Amino acid sequence: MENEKIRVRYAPSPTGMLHVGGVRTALFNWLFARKNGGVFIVRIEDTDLERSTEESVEQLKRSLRWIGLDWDEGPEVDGPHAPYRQTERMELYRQAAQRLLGSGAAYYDFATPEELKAFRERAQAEKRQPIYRGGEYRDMDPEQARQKIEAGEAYTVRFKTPREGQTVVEDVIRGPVTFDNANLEDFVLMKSSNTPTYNFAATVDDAEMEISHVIRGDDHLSNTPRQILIYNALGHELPAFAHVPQVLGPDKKKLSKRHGAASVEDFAAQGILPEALFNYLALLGAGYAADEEIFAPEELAERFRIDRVSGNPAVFDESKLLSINQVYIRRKSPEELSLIAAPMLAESGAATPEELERDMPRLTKIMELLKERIGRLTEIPDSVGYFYGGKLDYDEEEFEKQFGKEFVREHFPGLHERLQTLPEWTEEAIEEAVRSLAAEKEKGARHLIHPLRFATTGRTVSAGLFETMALLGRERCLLRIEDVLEKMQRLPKPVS
RNA sequence: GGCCCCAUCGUCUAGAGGCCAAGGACAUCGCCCUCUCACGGCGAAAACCCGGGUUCGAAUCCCGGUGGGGUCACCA
Repeated sequence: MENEKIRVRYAPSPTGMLHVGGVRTALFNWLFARKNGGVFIVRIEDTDLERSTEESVEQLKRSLRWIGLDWDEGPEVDGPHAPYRQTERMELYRQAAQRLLGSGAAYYDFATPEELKAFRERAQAEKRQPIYRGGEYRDMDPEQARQKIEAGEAYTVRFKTPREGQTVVEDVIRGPVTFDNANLEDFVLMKSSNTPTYNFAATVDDAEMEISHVIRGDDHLSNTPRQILIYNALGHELPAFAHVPQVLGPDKKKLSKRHGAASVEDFAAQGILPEALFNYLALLGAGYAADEEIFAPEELAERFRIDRVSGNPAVFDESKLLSINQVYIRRKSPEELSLIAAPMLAESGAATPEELERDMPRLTKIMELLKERIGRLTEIPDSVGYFYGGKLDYDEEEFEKQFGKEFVREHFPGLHERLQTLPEWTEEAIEEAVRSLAAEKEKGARHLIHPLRFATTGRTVSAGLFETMALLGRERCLLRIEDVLEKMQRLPKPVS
């Protein structure tokens, strides 16, 4: 196998959004391919006509690209094994089924759904496992079968599973996993609609596309013996298998919408950076050394070892994702962040597009000031918005708390005066004005700083007040202070 | 229920028979820095599921139990 080309694939069914569990297995495939100079393939498994949608196909591609997974073969990029969509490869499955029928590895089964149902119910009633073996059809004379087909009877094609022996899955992550063939029934290869089942289509494709390593969710582990049986019957060499564990929610159940965000698009909408999701998911259960955690995709690929992937299911920890997200936000340059922030501010109505465009350097400075305080992109409009616009809306209760104090009411006008007459509007000058007034009145500067912050930003938390005010600009600060001065008149009697 | 997988702090994990009186990260809780909030620094609390073996010696190997998960379709 060392000399063979590494070829891996991510094969989603387009029946909904791309879940984090799915991206993680896609990620592992990608990492493995990149690490070994192999080929990463995306194949759309849309044989379930009922549930597959075009919309999902688009979403899938979008999500994969958003997080930074590019594929070497697959939809849109094509490749030597095109098409990469199962509904367009039907002929291949039919031919494979014919081969299996011809070699006696498979047979026509004419049992009706009702008969099968009855069979299972009977088994259950007798507390036996319902393992269907095709009854009279398993060894029916081919000529007789042909006649039934010509007579228009519906049929499926089933695999003739050996009744004895064992099938061993040599799993890269778990080691050998053995299954007794006696527990496997004669599974369906081709449905009565003349379309393949998942196990059959996936196996035929993996064989035809010369997949060297099947890396997928461990919910497929129990399917693997069936696929191995098919591989053997087809006379094809086996790929290596690696079944990666599921991603669980905090309640240890499979992660789903119930847990809040579960799809890639959810995380994007919640202000998570793609590189952060990538990094977090790649770390989850991948068995990397624990000393460092922030890695670029290339670094992750370089260190990735499929045989190091942990076999136990991982609980998705949103707070860790958030902390990684914060790291990536901090790593962005103020320029990059301002480019992200501008459209968000425009959309939230905090600032007009013209206003933003006129002074991007200022936005850049603002982002530089605030980037350490932003955990997710979606916080931007709220924490940046007050740098734009004029007067503010104040929370009434907080307003009373800030400006009800006698000291503040007494000296705010004086503070306004000093700020208004400052020769230059710089961080240092503002700080000097505030601190000297407080010192003269023999009070701690914080007695002025907090109300000033509230007056100029409308909030009780912000970046450093003086740099914030400098960026806010003199005109806007004075306007807001004057507004507060006026509103203060309406406050009840001062308390000391 | 049958079959299969898994089992170290709350979470993700390091650990591949002695280096472990179990290390790191996130979260939590203190303290420091400080105009608030973050950032940063320092520190604390916190785990080898249980029971048997094997061995001079087990978190590491074996068996059993328990717990969690997956899967049992003409879905994928």
